[in-house]
Amino acid sequence: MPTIKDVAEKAGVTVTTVSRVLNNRGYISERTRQKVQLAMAELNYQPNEIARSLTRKRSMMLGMIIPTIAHPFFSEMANEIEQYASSFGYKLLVCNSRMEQTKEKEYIDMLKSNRVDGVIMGSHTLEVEEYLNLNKPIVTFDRKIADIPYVSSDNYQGGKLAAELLIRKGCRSVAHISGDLSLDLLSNKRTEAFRDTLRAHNIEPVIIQLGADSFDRSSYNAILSSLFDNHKHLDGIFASSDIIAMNIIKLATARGISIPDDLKLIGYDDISFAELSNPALTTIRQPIEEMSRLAVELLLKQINGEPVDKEHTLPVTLVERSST
Amino acid sequence: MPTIKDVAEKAGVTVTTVSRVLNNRGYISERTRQKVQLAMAELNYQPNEIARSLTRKRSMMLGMIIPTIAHPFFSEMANEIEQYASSFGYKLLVCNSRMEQTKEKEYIDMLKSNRVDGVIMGSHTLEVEEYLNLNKPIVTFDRKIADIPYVSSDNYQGGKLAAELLIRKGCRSVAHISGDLSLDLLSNKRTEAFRDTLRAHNIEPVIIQLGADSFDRSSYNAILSSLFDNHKHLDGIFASSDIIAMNIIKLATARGISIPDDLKLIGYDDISFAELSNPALTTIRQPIEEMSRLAVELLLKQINGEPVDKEHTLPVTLVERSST
DNA sequence: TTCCATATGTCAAACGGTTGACATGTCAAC
DNA sequence: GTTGACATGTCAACCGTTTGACATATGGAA
Repeated sequence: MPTIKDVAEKAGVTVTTVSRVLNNRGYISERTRQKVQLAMAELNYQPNEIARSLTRKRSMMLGMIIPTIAHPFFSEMANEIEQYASSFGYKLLVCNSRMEQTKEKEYIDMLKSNRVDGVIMGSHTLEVEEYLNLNKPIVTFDRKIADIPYVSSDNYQGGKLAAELLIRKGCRSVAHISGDLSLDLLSNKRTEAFRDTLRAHNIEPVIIQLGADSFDRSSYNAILSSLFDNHKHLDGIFASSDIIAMNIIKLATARGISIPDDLKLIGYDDISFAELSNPALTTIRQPIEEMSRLAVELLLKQINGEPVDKEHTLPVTLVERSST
Repeated sequence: MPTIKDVAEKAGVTVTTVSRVLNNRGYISERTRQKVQLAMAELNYQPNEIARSLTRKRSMMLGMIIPTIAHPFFSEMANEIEQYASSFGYKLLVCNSRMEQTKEKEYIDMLKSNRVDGVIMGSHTLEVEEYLNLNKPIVTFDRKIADIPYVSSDNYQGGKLAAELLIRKGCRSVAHISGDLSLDLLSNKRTEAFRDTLRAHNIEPVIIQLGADSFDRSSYNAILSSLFDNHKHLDGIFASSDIIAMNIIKLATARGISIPDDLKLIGYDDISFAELSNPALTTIRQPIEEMSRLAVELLLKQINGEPVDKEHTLPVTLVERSST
């Protein structure tokens, strides 16, 4: 691969001059600039970003640690984040933690070693200090960790909207499938709000927790089956993700339970599949695009030494389709 | 951040010695090794991978260019690839080309500048030379480009299986929704096989092409609607992806067409949503995990200078569910 | 004529590691 | 007492680029 030296020789100038045109600094005449650019083109020169990163102490890379990119919520998010970050010249390193502590720790160290300029955390299985001594700009999704800025949807409002809709639809026997409540996630507020709101109407919801593997779809069936077995006359379910809701549709259908006639169902996220499901899924929409962009912006601001607010709760909206 | 020098000082040895324990080369006594490791732990030292990359001329990074990670096929693939690559110490840089030529070109240049050790191409909008003068190990999905090794599913077999199933089910008026056939993709063979097989049974399928934006789901509706408008008594459809098939389910349901009673429907890919759709989707399964691993293996072999076969066509399987 | 903005060059350190060449020292085995 | 494996050190070049300090030259404006 040609180096800046090769370009300099070819153009008959010094590396300093080439570096000047490369970085647009100092004085450069139009004639020289063109000579240099010609040489670069002829050699098919690509500046070595690794060397640049080393001197500049900026890698122009962001890391993103999530449970798994195979989950549509995260893949849609990653898509937005990559797209937006790349418009500022940043690249994205994707890491699937599988919600395993060791993996998450390894990835954090790896990102540190690779001197990424900032990290987006969508997986949180570790202790606070692990994140803090990353000692780099971080943005968190759905978890409040010390002073780290976070982005989340208005989970409480989401749970409330779901409960209100089910009440309005006349449901009396209601269940909620939550994620792992032992993880200190802001999404637990969905559960909290859902319960609060129902209780205010004298309804006590059944709460089912999906375990630590709540992003592993294979474990859903058994849990959901026993829910149906143990609670024969459920007439409303609020699932804490659209994927879970779609699993419920499948199981309910298999059992001859008609949605929405016998059972009203509400999801959460509004991934693009929600409207493709059959019946189309009523859900609480998280503004994925805004959340993603905001996360990138918060990261870039921190990188540039600008101050940022810590708490960012974006509004959710109820999207009524055919499952309620 | 502490450097190798700091570690050396703290441990009372030279950087050479630290480097030796870091890289496990030369003679090192257990005592010294522990002293050094202690110093590293105390300083919370993380070797600067950027500097390492520079000297070693190996970045331990792979690039992956795909239309969009928001598409489940690619996100499931990326998940496997990242997971598998990371087990060999490689990191993954994800790039969404949106099937735009300029973006794809930019990403290729970017990956080159960042000296990734290899590239996985799942997006192909450019001319052959652009890929060739990347001058790095590449593996391609579903496209044969000069001598670049590729991985694909047995597209021809897939199209054949789909056609045979529809015939077996007694379909006579059949349509196929294909991707953009003008792109030189191996997946076009699905269409070819489907047509060949049907013709052998004296059925001429309607072929509908989704445009260049075939990964953009928003454009599906209009095209599919007009298909239904123009061909009232279709009794079988083979869609070239599960997502398209799910859109068809939605439209058909809205029009009161019952699947599978009035219309048999087959998808392609077997993304994890296929079984969640309602009715559960009959589809041609691509072995995503094997394909992903194979792609990584082919890349690593090339990186290590080992020879690799060029053509890798993995078997597909017909997964019959409830849509046929 | 003087001055200064413009244009380019020379030189070398720095970024944080890796690596090879070579020196030196210890200790056990033969 | 010699040999050789083991252990560590010293020194310096190198990876490709950036950057600052400084020198020099040109040409137009004051």
